[in-house]
Amino acid sequence: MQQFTIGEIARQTGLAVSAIRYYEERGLLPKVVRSANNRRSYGAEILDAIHFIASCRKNEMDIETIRSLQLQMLEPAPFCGGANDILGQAVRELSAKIVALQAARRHLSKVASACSVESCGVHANTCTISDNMKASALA
Amino acid sequence: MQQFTIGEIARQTGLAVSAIRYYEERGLLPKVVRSANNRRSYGAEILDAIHFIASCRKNEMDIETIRSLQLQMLEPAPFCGGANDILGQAVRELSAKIVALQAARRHLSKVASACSVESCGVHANTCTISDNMKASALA
DNA sequence: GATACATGCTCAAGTCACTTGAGGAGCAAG
DNA sequence: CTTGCTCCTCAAGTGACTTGAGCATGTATC
Repeated sequence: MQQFTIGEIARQTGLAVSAIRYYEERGLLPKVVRSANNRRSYGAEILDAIHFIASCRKNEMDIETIRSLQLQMLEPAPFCGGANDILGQAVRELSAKIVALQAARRHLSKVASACSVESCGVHANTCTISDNMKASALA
Repeated sequence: MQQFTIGEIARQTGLAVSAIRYYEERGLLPKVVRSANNRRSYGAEILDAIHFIASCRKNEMDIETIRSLQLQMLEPAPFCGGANDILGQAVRELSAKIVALQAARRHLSKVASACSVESCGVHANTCTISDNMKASALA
């Protein structure tokens, strides 16, 4: 079974090395075996755990919540309801976030797309920022 | 023209009062007129400015970037290219973020949805977290 | 074998976008 | 008059990381 360095895991997951160490410190990742030279040595299973954490973090779930979710996920099979409730909630929150991002995208692209020399969305929008603002922006 | 208190603006935009004050302090919002008792008094135009900031922040655009974007938006009509470039970039980033959130949602709902007493997605997933993890999680 | 350089380690301190808290004031209702 | 609500300022705290200092190790180069 192949082992990986923290740098390799970072590359494979897109996380920073420091973030992986941070998750370990906060108890989201196991205190993994060290190789002779004191370096962390990971098996491929860690990737799933990291992807799980990353998915939770994308939902702005905080570290403590993720930790307690992991704990609940350790419960034997009939008692996984708690974990599933949290996950179901997270999925709903993600849906809401997607809708919010879509609205933000619509809003920004509306501001941007209307730009032409005569009638510019950017400038139309700027007008909604008071002269007061203009003064302070240029200060 | 109706004026609003900071609390009313907060309610209408969904931001915290402290966040609005913070944006003002950082120069994203104008230093607005104060009423007799030193309270901020906003006109309705501030709502657009705040929604614009909120849309940018949803894209994790940092405060300084938003400020320089606002500055560029003050340029007269033929020079709005810079602002539109930044906004176009932001719109593309938002699209990427939406895709990432959709992936996270798929991932979490896969973990959650497979739960039944015999074959539980939660528990299947847990297995990918090493025993080492289990020990540390329970510590 | 000496040197450079990438990677890793720990631990402390810094960062960003806010939030929270202390201490205080104005104003309406009870 | 006091209770309660909203507001004010300024300083300090927070969460999730990142960055930096100082040091060790491994590989490639001279």
